Amino acid sequence: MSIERSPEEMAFLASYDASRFPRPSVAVDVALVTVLEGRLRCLLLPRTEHPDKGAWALPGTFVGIDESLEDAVERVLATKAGVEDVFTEQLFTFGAVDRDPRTRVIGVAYYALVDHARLAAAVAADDARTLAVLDVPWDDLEGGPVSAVDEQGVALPLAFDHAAILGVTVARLRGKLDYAPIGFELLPEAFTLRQLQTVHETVLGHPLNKDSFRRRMVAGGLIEPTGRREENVLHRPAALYRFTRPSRD
Amino acid sequence: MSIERSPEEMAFLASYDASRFPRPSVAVDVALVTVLEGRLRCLLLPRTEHPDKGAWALPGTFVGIDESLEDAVERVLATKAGVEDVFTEQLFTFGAVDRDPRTRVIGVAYYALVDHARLAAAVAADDARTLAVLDVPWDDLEGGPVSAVDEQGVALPLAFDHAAILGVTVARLRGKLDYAPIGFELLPEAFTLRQLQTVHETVLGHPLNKDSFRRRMVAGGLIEPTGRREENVLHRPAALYRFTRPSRD
DNA sequence: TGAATAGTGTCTATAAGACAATATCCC
DNA sequence: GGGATATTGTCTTATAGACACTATTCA
Repeated sequence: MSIERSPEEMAFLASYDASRFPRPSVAVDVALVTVLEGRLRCLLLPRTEHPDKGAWALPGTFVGIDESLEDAVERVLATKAGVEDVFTEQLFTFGAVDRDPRTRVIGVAYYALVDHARLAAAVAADDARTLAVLDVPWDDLEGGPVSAVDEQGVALPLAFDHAAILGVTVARLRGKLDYAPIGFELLPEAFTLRQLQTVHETVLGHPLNKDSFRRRMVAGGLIEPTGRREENVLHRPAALYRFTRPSRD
Repeated sequence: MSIERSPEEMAFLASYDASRFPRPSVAVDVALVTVLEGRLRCLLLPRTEHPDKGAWALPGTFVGIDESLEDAVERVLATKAGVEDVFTEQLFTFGAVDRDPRTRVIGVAYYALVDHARLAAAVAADDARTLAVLDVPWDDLEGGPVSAVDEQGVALPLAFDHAAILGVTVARLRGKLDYAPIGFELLPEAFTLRQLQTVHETVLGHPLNKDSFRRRMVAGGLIEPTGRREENVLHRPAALYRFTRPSRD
């Protein structure tokens, strides 16, 4: 807005009483996702307090009155999830009146993508953190809630509307994978085309044609060979590529 | 969440004090968009009060403490924009700390699509409402703020971060047009393929190949012939199609 | 009949899927 | 050498763009 503020407007702003109307709380919740062993996974924390004590929840926090949404996301990722400098994107804002039984909470959901090695390290550093497997009961972009299970396939009940948040996350990832550079965010710095294809197949939930996948990726101009190759594999080693990051942020 | 609430949890909830922390206000802003004469347009209202008095704003309102986001959008569309039963979709949530000079306001932006006849009627019914032309200074999905001008091309200064909201709206529309049934929402019940192509070209900001556009639309299965044709045109009348709405909502 | 746009048919270029052949590593 | 996967090359098929041609309305 380029209009100058007049003295009259400055006076109006100084006398504005923001407390005249009841206001909701605003929170951010973050689905921190990775791919490991051909399964989509996300970080969950146990709820140790009411409400939904005993259930599993995405890392989240209330947004400070002088804190931007992105700052709140960064804070919750650092303090509750144990990761920094990861790719994040706003997902959707959940505003149902009864989504939190304590009080009215508007929830701004974000997703974050990280390679499995970094997430595994964060999980190992804190017993509370669990790396859950996502069980997606629908195809393509159909949508709907997504449930979480542990390594043995035992369901981990999700708190609040977090199953819906995970559902929107998976649908968004599937929708963006084809045209946005997000597959790379789920892999380490250097990766093989086969690893990248596995990531895509895991996110999409169905196998891809190998030849056409390779052609698309190589022709797409988003990756470049590092000149190095895999080592210590019991077959012909694949070339290692890196994401030609067009500068993040 | 399927876990039963225990008596202990019920007691916790009853004693929960939501006022312990300062909370932001939450508002919805709606970009109500249409296509007319090959230009993207949106509804703007003049700001008659501080802040940004004299600038132009998207219809918006604070969200009631017992009102869902969607209900607030419906309310603002009915009361401020004068339209009901239109296609709406959540766009993005703007959370910069200083985006409103009065107080901290988290803004959940929505866009709404409507055919030009309905929007023209709403504008004609209330002098305050203006149908502004959107001036998009970038190509494809590049993004960035979008400005508004009147019929003569004179700039209409936008309040708050509404130029950014319109920018995200246009980028979203361009991104979704190819795979989501949104072009139809900008046209009346029955339309010709040429009208649909013009809508697509206007949203995308560049011309499309006629043959391939027709093939895609007819093959896509989202439209069906009504059996009727244009009337009173000075050339061969085109067949009228309708959107085979797979049920809205 | 002429102006103007709708609609059809055909050819070409490009991208995707299928599949065979060869390359390169570790054991 | 044998096992396993990477990588290249070729053929086939589907789709998009280009363009010529026919159709139908009103003035």
